[in-house]
Amino acid sequence: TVIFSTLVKGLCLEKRVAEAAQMVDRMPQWGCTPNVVTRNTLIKGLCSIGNTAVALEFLREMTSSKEGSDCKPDVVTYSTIIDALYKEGAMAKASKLFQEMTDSGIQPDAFTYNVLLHGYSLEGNFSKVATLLDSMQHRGTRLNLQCYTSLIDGYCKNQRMDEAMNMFKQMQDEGLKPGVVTYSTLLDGLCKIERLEDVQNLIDQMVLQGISPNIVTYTALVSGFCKSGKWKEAMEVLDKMTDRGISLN
RNA sequence: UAACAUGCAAACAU
Repeated sequence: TVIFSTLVKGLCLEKRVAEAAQMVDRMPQWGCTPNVVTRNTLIKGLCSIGNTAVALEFLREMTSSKEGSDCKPDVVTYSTIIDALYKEGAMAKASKLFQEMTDSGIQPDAFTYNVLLHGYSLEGNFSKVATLLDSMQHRGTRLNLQCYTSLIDGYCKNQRMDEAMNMFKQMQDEGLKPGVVTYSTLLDGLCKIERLEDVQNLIDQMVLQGISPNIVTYTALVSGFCKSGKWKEAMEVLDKMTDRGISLN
């Protein structure tokens, strides 16, 4: 079953999801039974090609599978589909599924919460965000690196930089180290509102922490500098990139 | 006493 799950994932990564589904169907011929991991892998594959509808059907099948079959949906099953719904912009459906999940006694974890936190914060629905944070606290689920980065992204994209900076500070107070994605998110936010002096400070802080900017970070900077008409600075970024051996795209 | 599979975060162009 582990071997088959691995194969299913491989096919899904190549977007050969129909073949992956066939493989799952044929597992019994080899004396193997798909379990929750196998099914979750296939569901992720379906979601990755935008077939959320079928993913949901699979979830329903799993829900009605018999007890102890190792096919009952778990936190991964739900989180995968909730993520897909969020990426489709269907936050209402995502939220409904989250409700269903908790109602059936499955504990959401930081992954699950992160998807909803990101979705609602991008929408600017910060009262929903507060409710979720509250619920996390209640369950004793701590915010992880991704959760903070999502919140920072949400605040930045709603031009609420002070709150974004607060989150950035808070995560460090809790002992979490911002990663390159976190820095890039904040830098992008600062660039877009043209707070270029803060941008420079943050870059300095970033390298001090031993985090290297990547192509995404640099693209955010170039884009920001161009928007502000700072051609010289933009070109300096390009020089820095070539110095560091990052090829331009 | 050992091995193995599933979900979450950032930028940009015509």
